[in-house]
Amino acid sequence: MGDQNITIKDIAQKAGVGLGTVSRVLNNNPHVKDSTRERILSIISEFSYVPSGAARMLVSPRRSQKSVGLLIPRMGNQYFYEILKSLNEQLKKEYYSLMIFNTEEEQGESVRQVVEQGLAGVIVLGDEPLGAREQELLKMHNIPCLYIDYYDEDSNYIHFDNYAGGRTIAEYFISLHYRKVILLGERDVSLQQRDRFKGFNDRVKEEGSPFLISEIDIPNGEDTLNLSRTLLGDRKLGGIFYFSDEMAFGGVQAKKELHSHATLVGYDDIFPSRFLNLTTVRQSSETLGREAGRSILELIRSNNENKIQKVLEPELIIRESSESLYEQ
Amino acid sequence: MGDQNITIKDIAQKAGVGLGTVSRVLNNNPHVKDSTRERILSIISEFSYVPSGAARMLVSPRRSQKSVGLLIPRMGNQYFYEILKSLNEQLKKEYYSLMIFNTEEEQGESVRQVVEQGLAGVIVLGDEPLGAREQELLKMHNIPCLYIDYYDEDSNYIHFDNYAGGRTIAEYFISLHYRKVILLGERDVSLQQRDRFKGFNDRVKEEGSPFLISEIDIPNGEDTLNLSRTLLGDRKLGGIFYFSDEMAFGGVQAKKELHSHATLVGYDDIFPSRFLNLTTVRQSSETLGREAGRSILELIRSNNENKIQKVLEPELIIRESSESLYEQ
DNA sequence: CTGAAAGCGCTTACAG
DNA sequence: CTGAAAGCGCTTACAG
Repeated sequence: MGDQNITIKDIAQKAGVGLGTVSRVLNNNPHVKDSTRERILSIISEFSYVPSGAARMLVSPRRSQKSVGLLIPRMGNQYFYEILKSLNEQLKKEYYSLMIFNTEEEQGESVRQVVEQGLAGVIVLGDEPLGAREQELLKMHNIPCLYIDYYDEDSNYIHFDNYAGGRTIAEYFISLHYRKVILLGERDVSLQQRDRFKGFNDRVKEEGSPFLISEIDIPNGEDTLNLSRTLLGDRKLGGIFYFSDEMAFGGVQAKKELHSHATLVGYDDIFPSRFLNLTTVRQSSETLGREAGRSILELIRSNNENKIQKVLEPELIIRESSESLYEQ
Repeated sequence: MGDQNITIKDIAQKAGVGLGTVSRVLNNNPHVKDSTRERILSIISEFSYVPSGAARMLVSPRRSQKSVGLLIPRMGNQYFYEILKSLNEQLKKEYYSLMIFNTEEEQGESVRQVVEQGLAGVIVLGDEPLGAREQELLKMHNIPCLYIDYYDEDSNYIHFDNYAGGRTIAEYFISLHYRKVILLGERDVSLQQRDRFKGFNDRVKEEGSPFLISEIDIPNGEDTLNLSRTLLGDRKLGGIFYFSDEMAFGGVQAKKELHSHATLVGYDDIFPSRFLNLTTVRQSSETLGREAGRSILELIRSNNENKIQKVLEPELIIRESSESLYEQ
């Protein structure tokens, strides 16, 4: 049902004018007599005419799609979806929308689509850069690319300072006079993990006094509950620094069960964490999303001539995770 | 930098063939000599040529954009963003991507864009239908529309059965022999709230025996912590049924503070809730996203001739929120 | 203020 | 297997 095919020609005919005039009305060109404009407008509205985006794009590509591609790597990572919201709100202010691509292994196809559809820019989540071919493609078409989490000298990126975050946690443990701490990470070490743990270790080394650190890496996605139970059995353990809040959640439960006094610290401050009173490092997804939105818009506006490299400062959130909430 | 303007013509020229032949290669048309195909392919690759999506669309609209619009209402609602993930994964299986529009007040503009860009379908989140004009527009262009949360006889929709969920909670309270219960909802009553509370009330009425129910509606977005403190001061109170988990979180904290024994029940089972041991009704966002993805793809495949109306069954998750976790 | 014409980059019959 | 031509629905100078 419905003519899929009302075109500008039909509108022109019904209004008894030329194509150009209708087009002018469509584009708010002032050089149209008011009475003509109104007549055309009413016909457009009567027939619910919507001009073909494809044709418009084809003819004046400068007006590239007002939308930005977002490449989200494989499944997982709650954090990415938290970013989405503020990112989207930011883009909306300039009437851009977001086009989401799940990239499992092959970013190639997604980047191709970004190019083919003439998107205005692309944001890449995760700690891996695009492949050489993909970068080449974007460059040739002058489509700006912004990394979130990955970084290198030549790219546009924005991310939180993981190294500083790690240092802050070390600082905290030192202030508590702990001497025995475990770093619990993922087996498949990411850029983030490397930086966080490096920051931690560097700070501890500076301290000079003896400090026993063990690092344990478990398979990605594995539940930390059981391991945490075992670790917390050691009453001499000062605390555990989990690579992420998600990993820490199992620890929170184990601690509760065992009435342990160890200090658990996560990383990310995702939504649930405040309710679990988890001490953690906040990387406000709200800030990140907002800044990412602004950055990509700036890149687009500057026609990809600026370079954007922002490092945001994370913030240690000390909660009562080490306190007496569950015992007494 | 980079020629934005390598076209099929350039490729044809460099390969010494006609446009048609390049086009055939692009479209995997078998009627091309292998040697020719390979030559063209290598030139395409050498120049990183990507055909213009706009031109292709214009010329054969059947191949509508392989993407689906998602209209997300105003800010808020964590739940929507949880749906996103599984929805996206589902669409990806058929090489569709998702285009996200934040609609504050005006869905009009978003729908226009959906039409203008020739998206294959649209999913509308939230409990309000599109306006008449928007529905008309979609119908004229034969673009299928699927509601999540809203429903009416004539539309395609998918949602969880809120009425049944409300009943289940009533059932649970009855089994606990409670006689005094508060329903805590939002002032700006949604379809969901109406159905949940109606299910609850209906079930209680059937019970016959005296049951004291008060319903309190607070301004949307208001923190429930203080109110919960007050309510839980009443030691005769059996429990509180919060319209949503998010609302219940304040209650969980108040209960903890006051060492209350009241039973708190939320609704949604969003990610944090399991960690708070909140009893709640699960509406698996994973299931909903997946089913929504399947449904919209089916609508697209059937050329919008099927009608899809799915009601999913929620599930009561009894956790220890009423138990002795925090006391002893 | 307005119309007719050229052209955007592709695909699709139509001939060969 | 391949080329030349028409046409998709618009915008943009160019004349009037």
